[in-house]
Amino acid sequence: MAAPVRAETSTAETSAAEAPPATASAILAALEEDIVFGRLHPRERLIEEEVAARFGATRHAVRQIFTELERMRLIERIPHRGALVKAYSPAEVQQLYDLREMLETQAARLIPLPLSSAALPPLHALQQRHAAAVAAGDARAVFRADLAFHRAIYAHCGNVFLAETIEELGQRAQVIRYATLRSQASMERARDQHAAMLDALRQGTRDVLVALCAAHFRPAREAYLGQHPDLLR
Amino acid sequence: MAAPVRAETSTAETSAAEAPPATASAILAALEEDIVFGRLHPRERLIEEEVAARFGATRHAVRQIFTELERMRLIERIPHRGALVKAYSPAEVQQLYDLREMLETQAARLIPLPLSSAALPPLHALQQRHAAAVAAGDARAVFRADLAFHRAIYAHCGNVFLAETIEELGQRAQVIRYATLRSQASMERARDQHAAMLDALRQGTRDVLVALCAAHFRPAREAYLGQHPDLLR
DNA sequence: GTCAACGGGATTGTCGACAAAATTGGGAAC
DNA sequence: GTTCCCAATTTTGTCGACAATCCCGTTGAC
Repeated sequence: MAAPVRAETSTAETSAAEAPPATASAILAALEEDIVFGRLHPRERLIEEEVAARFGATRHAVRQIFTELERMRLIERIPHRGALVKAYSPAEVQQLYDLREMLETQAARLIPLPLSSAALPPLHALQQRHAAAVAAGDARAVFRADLAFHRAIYAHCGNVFLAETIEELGQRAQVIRYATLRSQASMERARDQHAAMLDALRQGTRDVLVALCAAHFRPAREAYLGQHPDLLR
Repeated sequence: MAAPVRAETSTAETSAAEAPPATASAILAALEEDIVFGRLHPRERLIEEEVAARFGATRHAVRQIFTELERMRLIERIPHRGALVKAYSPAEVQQLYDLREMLETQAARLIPLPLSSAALPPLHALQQRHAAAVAAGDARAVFRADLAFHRAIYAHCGNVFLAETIEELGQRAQVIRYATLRSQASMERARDQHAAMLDALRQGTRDVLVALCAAHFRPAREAYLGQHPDLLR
């Protein structure tokens, strides 16, 4: 056993059976995806030492990553008791999605339409990236491309705080969304909705855009509420 | 020198000229107030060792407090460069207040009216606490009581995420609000508005409530925008 | 049989010390 | 006089080790 990874600077290969070194951001992304894709279940405990061993990192690094995951509200930390994957009750899911709908439709109303022609190509490129990931059946890439696409859209609403808040709430909803991300059919539906959003942005049909934003994440909410009656308390 | 404070457990007195020990949450509150009341200016740098010496804490504890202040968005941390009190450009102030207005008026619309008679006494008590602090001219107590009052009101909107988001944005706006908190006249104006809000909640006059929520923080925005033209970039 | 006190082991939290990075000030070259 | 570069200093970041806390199974009393 030698030199475990430091924070962000990836060092050379070490050894040890189960210690493939990784950078802090890579570990963060991996854990994020473990949660989003349901490999880590709500309420499941994360043990610092285990995570450190898995990624060949020090416990200190893992600890910092945990505080970041906590900031993202993907996990919850209880003093002296450790970190748990966050779980939402059906009532909370309902409230979270109500708020998201309110904010995203409001943001859609604020975007100047039609979008300037300079703004369209980047959005188009992101949509293509998403579509390609769907075609390849690469759920991880779909997940990342989806985030990037939505961020880019709401960046045009003219209010950085609104855009940030939307993104944060989207992050919190990731725990809920994993059911959606798994099925090829729903990924394709999302892809088609993205294309329709782009059309609406291009043509300046605001009502269509607003309706699309509202409809976009409904399936995820319903899937979660249908699947997890056990989370009622 | 001896035993500097650990995290939350306050230990006995140590010694050293400038090292009065304090708990982590006390240090956090003190720094928060330093920022809110303008004793620390936007862009001003916070040096870990200095803060540690001032409060008789270890640098480790200060470091954790900084990450908490960063989470509250009161400071900004740049890797290997340290922590700065956050500064907002006039455009950002405008956007922040726009969003707060949108969320707070929406929350006001969601509160079931008139409020149940069981819910009123706690709100009344908080309002009294605020009024007492204003009468005593204790800006620190006014600040805390104001936060508690608003949190208690928006807790009734039926959406924990909306309430949380409102509170977080309020926290971010604290850096901006300090001008308001200093003048006795504006504290008294706030106190009267709180009383009016309570009346509206009691009587179920929703339009009045919504208007009050919207009007409540306008002066702070305007004060900031008037006073800090230098923050234009 | 139930319950409370008590340890042993597992896990998280904190410390002092060291390493890495950035800033500053001074001097050499032009 | 100005610019560039380097070294010394300041400041932040990370490590290994230790301490505190919690969990859980065991024991013993009633």
